[in-house]
Amino acid sequence: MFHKSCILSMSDLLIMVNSMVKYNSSKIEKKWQKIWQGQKLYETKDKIAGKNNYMVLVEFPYPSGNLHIGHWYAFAVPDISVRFLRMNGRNVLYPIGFDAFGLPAENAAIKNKINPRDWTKKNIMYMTKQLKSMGASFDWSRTVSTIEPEYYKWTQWMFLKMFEKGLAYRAKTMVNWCPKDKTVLANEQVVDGCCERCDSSVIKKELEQWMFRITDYAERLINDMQGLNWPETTKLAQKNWIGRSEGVLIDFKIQDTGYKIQVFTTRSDTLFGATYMVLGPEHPLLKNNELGIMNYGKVVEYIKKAKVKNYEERIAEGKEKTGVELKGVKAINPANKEEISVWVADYVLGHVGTGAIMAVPAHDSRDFEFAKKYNLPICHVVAPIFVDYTNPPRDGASTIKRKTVQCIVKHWNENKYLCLKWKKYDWQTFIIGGVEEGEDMAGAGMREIREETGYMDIRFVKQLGPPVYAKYFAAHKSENRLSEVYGLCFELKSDKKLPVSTKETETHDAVWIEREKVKDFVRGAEIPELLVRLEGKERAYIDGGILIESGEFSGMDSENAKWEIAKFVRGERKVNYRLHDWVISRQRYWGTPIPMVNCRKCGWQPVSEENLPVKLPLLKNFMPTDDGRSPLARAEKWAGAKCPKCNGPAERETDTMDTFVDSSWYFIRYVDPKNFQKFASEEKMKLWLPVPLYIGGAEHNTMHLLYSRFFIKVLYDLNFVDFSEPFTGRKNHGIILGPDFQKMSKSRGNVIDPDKEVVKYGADTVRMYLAFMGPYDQGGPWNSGGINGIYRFLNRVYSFVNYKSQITNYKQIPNPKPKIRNDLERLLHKTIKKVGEDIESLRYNTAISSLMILLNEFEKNSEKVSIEYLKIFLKLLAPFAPHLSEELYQQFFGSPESQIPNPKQIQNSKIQNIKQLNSIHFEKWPEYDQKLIQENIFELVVQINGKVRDSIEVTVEISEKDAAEIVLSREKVKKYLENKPVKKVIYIPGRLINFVL
RNA sequence: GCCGCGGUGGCGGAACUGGAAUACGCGUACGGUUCAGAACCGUAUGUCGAAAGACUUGUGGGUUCAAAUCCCACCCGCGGCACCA
Repeated sequence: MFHKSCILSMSDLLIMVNSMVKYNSSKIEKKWQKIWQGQKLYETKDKIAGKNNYMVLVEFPYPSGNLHIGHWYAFAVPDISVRFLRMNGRNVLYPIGFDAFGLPAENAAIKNKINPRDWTKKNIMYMTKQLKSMGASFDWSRTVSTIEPEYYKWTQWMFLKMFEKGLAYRAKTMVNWCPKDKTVLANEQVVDGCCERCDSSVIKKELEQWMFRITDYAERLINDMQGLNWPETTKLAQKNWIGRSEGVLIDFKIQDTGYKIQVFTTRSDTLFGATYMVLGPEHPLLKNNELGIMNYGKVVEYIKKAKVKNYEERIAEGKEKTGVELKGVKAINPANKEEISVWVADYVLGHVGTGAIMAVPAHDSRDFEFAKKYNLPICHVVAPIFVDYTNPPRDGASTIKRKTVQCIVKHWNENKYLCLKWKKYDWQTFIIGGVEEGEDMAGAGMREIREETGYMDIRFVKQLGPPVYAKYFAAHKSENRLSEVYGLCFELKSDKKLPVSTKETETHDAVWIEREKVKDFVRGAEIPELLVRLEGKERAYIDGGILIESGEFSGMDSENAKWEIAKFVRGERKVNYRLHDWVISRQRYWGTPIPMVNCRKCGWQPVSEENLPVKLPLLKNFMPTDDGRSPLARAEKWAGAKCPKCNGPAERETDTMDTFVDSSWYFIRYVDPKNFQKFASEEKMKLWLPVPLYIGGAEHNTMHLLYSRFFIKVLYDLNFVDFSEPFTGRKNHGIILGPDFQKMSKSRGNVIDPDKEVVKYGADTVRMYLAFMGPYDQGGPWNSGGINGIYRFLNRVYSFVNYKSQITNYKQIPNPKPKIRNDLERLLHKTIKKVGEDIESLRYNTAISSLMILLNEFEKNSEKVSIEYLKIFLKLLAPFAPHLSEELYQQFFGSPESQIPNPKQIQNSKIQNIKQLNSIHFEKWPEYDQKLIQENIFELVVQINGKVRDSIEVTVEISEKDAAEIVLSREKVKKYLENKPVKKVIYIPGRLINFVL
């Protein structure tokens, strides 16, 4: 598109001279960070006339003590969007804070023998310095830290509000207990049965805990996601986490007693196939031998063993199911009134459903496994249904039901099967046929085999299990068919044959197909299932289908049968959730104290509001205790309190809160961090909330994001906030891997230290490289060579702007508007459009690529580059490389009032004297000219038989006829046409013309 | 096992609603510059082939004038959930 200039001019030489000088990133970056801070450039006002407020939220870091490359990815890259939005006229708040309570501080403190508070505060100071080196436009005046009493006062206050509403309650529960950390873990913090932090195997323990009633909000947490601008994957993860399942509660009477066992099932359609029942070891009916279990001793022994089992043991056992039958106990299947056995087995979990199940081995793989092991009856009640996707049922055609047989006929001594090869269609089938009224199936099969192939020496072997259904379109009759198919096995004993009628031989031939090839060559959606049965590989069929052997419900489809059968046995419809209430108690020191007091007389009483915050006392010994009590219990003086109700002696709650409570509302505090009357003023919340864009890691899909949504819904219901969803927009970022494509870790030795990279290349290069690596939601491996490309690019920008400034005295040409609209200007405007659109969709990598293309063309056509072009270019670059673009912008285009001293002269004192900086970061984002972008000439691609053979420049308005005429006159095209007639011409205006020969 | 995401040069990755696959960057090679190296600049760079040309987006099939993109089956990688009744 552009012509290369081949003449080496004086100016080109100058470029070369300049390009040898690398820009001093460190000096420039430090200088501008100081100036921006001195000018309070990023301290965001609550209201600016004519500008809309917009908060870009990132997940506040845990102050581990050192910033890693992941922090840069999480904070420096979104800063691109922040700066872009700001230049687009929004009043953008980009807040930062610290999620500073939590276990690591305690562990580090124990190790280093210092107080967690001191350790944490030191880390916060150090990390603040590191964060500032990013040059991100954080508003440091609004910093929030969860360990400050002014902050956790409100965390405690919210707890009290939830307690008042009955949403915070105390209950005995089986909790996940980490024996090493000596604390309770949320389900979410248990990974593969091990503690998320220390990897020791988690055991179950019964403890009294404070809990939040998050299950009350399950339904709203699912439904309210609909309107959120979130990644679908995140929504799905939450949905699966909440795990809503609709089912039925069904009572099973126990024979000869007044007792009954209630089960929850989502598959009431399989009730006729329930051939036994299982109680979980925790089931209350097992506690005392109320049922009169004859082998109660054995049962108790089993229960004891099951409770001790932890995750590792269960893995070691290969998850093989175990159980004990309750001898002398029989239940009645309410559907068919049959007597069935009752078992106790630990594959049934106490906390799921009712803690007891009806077992349907034919249609549940776990029950199947158990039934096989203990020889329990298996009764099929759902027949599979297969749809032939190559020949699916058609809308509008009538559906005909028929009973058919699939005859699987084995050769007398070879491993091959008799099939029909159809003449009209290109396929083979087994011998299939309809079963006539009153005819027996084996007989029907034999008749079909004889009629269609002539073979007569046939032995019927067996029927392959219950029927299956096949749905397909029968083309020859123009009807949809629903066939009830019985797989029948036959064996031919000899090749004795009768003649076959011509009617049959006209349509098909008999052929033999080897066993291995049957799967690939025999047609029919139900064939794979029949072959599995032929092999004798039995398994549970867990999908829906058509009911069989289910009394009056036989023939019904699973979905309808579910509710019909439920009605029949008077089952109660119920919704069940996987989600459980949120246990927030932690037996640790370094957390927000739970503001409750236990009075011997009045029980648990809330601390009154005016006594908040309940401050975390300084403690010398914060080692965890072995008895499960919090280290805070050692602070006897602190723990002793007066009952808020009767003033009598009482004890404080010594547990602290899960840190997910702290982080459930931190973003609200950003809007009003110094408010001592409220957690935030209503006015300010109205100005900033809910958060329109929250950028963070996918690891928070199910924990932090869900908890925070729950919290905000509670606050909304209590009328404390006027929004019911905290984050209307959410984007996930990927993970930066080491150069070896592995997760970065000290033990692997593949950790990239951002501080070192900044020293080497500068913050601009590091943040821009991170943005350039790939799509932001994808992350990817750090490539030590790749960062050089960005470094070179920024150096070329520096050199190019310097070079242009040396040959042109820009300041004397006031705003020269270029008159010639050339290709370069067109590219410039296209780039403005692309960079803007790409930033908006977080596709920073392609935005940077288009900036590179623009610079390449600038260099090739440097004489056409005007001052306006350069200014625009710097503005486009500004979000990505904020320091360099500010430096160049001020140096060459800054107004006299905002002139910044030369970098060489800059000193702290001088920075203070700068009156007002017209920062590039508050300039208006360039606009593009839509008309200019629209090309009037394009490359028409010429295809012959779909292959590209030529291309011609033509005007946009060209008609198909004109285009074809021009194209057909080209020699190149003629050559490929070879005088053959053109069958068809496909013309896509603005793109291509395709000649089909 | 279930759910989700992905698989494109030597590498990171581009490619709109199906319409020129491999943009941009890295790397490599050669050339320039240099006493020399680094840095920098230029040219080339999917594979096979001397060339014409043919082939090429995990594999196999399908739909279409046209498929990285849509459909089906399978393989591999990553992430989440996991005896959830």
